[in-house]
Amino acid sequence: MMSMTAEAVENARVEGMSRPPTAREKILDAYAALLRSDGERAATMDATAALAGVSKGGLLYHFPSKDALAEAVIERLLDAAQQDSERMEAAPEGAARYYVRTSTVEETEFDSFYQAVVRLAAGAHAPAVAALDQVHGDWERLVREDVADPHAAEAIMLIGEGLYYHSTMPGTWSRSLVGSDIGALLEQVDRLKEGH
Amino acid sequence: MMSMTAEAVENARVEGMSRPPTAREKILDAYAALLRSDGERAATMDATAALAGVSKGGLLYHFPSKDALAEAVIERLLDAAQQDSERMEAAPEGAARYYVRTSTVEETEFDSFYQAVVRLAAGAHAPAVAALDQVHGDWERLVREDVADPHAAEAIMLIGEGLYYHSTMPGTWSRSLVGSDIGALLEQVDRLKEGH
DNA sequence: GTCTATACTATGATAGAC
DNA sequence: GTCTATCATAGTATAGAC
Repeated sequence: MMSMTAEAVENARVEGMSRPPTAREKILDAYAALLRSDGERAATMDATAALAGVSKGGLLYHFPSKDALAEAVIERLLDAAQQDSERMEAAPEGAARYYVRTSTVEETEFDSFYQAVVRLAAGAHAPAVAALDQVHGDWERLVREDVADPHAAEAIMLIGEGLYYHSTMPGTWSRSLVGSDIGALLEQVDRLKEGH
Repeated sequence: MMSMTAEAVENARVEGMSRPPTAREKILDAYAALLRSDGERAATMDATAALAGVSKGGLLYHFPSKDALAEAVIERLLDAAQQDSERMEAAPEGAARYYVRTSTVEETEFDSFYQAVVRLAAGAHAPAVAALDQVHGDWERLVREDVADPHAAEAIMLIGEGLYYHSTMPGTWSRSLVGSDIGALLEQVDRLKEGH
């Protein structure tokens, strides 16, 4: 049986067809998971290889340097972000509500890689910072289109950022807020948006 | 001339008397500055000693391990946070406004050490996580006392978190929001607080 | 495509001179 | 109280076997 070309694999991924994860994907997921749970310091190539279940050499075949790992994580985020922006723009509830509602942690691929890139950006990794700038710029643009008052739009943006900040932070404090009633929070968003 | 006891030095600091910074303080400030600007990975003992202008051995006299450095940063944060909570509770404008207004980056010692501890917490440093939990718990308590509607209080808390998230993140995106009109944002806070 | 073995460098920490 | 060695370990990366 012929193996799939890299392009065919990528298409399969985009189209959501399930298949056994490749070693490359296992490595990338492991690296992102370590960044999220333990930070940049703990996300070493050694730990990544161990978590992915491959040897260091195996990892280095797919990602010849640590920076290559970071670039791949960023690329995955930007792919997922584009799809998210499209959903946000088309959301019947409006971009503002969509944005805040989806800013609580869900165990989506998007959240997983967003949080990983936030950790990279916290280490002043320039491409990670640039990627976050781009993602946030898209969000801000869509929320501003949805909310007439720019100051209300800013407040709503900040509520979403606050939720994400919680989601990327360990500790019990973050749980209490994130676990709280999202419906009630969306009502606050409506209040700001309606600007009465 | 007799040198001051450690206690006398601490009293002088609390009372705000100016004096030449001790080597210990220079080291602590340097470590916090590195955490803020470049993250946990870059905040090595080597880099800290170089930035503080002392040798590695000199640093290790004051802080015998890296964890001792982290503990000292956390202690400084908790000291500053207690003073901040007292000001917040006594603020004529109310805790909610005070909280949001002071969540934008000012170059205060409090902000400096808050951001440093956020970076430590992002690396899953347990005492750092616990310290942030405590600080945020105080803030939340005071804002809830100030804002009748608990859901409005939550939205206001999140706005403040969002501002801090911006402040601790490098990149141009963060500048545009943080630099925006704080007065207009406080009006949004009033709208939420009044709950009409 | 994945592995082992190995080299090089950075990091955290110790010992002891001044 | 601050310095200069010095060391053990961990992290990044290379070379080459399978």
